[in-house]
Amino acid sequence: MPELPEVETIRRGLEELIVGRELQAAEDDNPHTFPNDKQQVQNFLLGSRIINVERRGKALLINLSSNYSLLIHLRMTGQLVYIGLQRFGAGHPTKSLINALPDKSTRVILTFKDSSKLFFNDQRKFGYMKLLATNLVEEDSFIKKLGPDALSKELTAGIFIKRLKKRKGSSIKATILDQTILAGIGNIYADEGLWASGIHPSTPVGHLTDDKVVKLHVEIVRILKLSIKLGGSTDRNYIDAGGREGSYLEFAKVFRREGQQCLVCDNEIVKIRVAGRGTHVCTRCQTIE
DNA sequence: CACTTGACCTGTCCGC
DNA sequence: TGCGGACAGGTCAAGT
Repeated sequence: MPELPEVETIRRGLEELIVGRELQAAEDDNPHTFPNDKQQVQNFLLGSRIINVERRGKALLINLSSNYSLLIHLRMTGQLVYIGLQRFGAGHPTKSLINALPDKSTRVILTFKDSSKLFFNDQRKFGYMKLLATNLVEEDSFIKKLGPDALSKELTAGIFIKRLKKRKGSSIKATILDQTILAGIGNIYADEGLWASGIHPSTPVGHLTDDKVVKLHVEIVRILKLSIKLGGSTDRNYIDAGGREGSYLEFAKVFRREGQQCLVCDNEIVKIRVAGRGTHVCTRCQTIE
């Protein structure tokens, strides 16, 4: 469930908390979660320092002084939580969280030389963390297929229209969820963006006017930026690198609001299925063209 | 080729 | 209270 705003919030937290620290130990419980062998970990992870933390769509890249990088995808239930020493104050994990980790969802523990730790927790084990040479990151099978990041400057309205039109027969919701078209949108922000643009999620892309598509682009960018300001959305188990929840869902217009009234027209928000996902829609404000 | 569906997992919630 | 089943949704492989 971590989508662009949640992953960006984690990235900013890690940038603040782990840059410059030296890795001393790594333990993992599952070869799917962390496929690298002991020799690679010894040679390229341990003893290296954190240079910076980047984001590509919903994926994170932790770049290391060894010229290797950790590519991390949290998929649905992944968390990255940093726990340092005496960090019990505002903006840091609560004492109860510190005492709770590791727990049974903990897949990888990275320990720094100062004995602070980064926990990679993932209840459903869909996520992964892998070590690869920094100069080969762009060749990675996931990274190389990604479309432009939803918040990148290069994704102009014109390019947004052009890229969406590659999928003119499929629904607009399936299309904006496709990470090869643009990177970063997931189920929450797809529903929110489509409501804000007055577009029914089932509308075939080919039926939308260019004006509607431009409106959608503007709304997606606005909503993603707003959510980053609010620390993202905590639907079930998302927390950031400091253990904090995000508050975007308090301001959501349709997501998880089925059975409640539309904030514009008072019509009841309904939950339907589009592109295989639970989809929240106001059928009065959002029409199929 | 364009597009859709099911598998991967585990925890939670709902109805009986 | 316990239990089976539906559901949650990011990505990829397999299917239509």
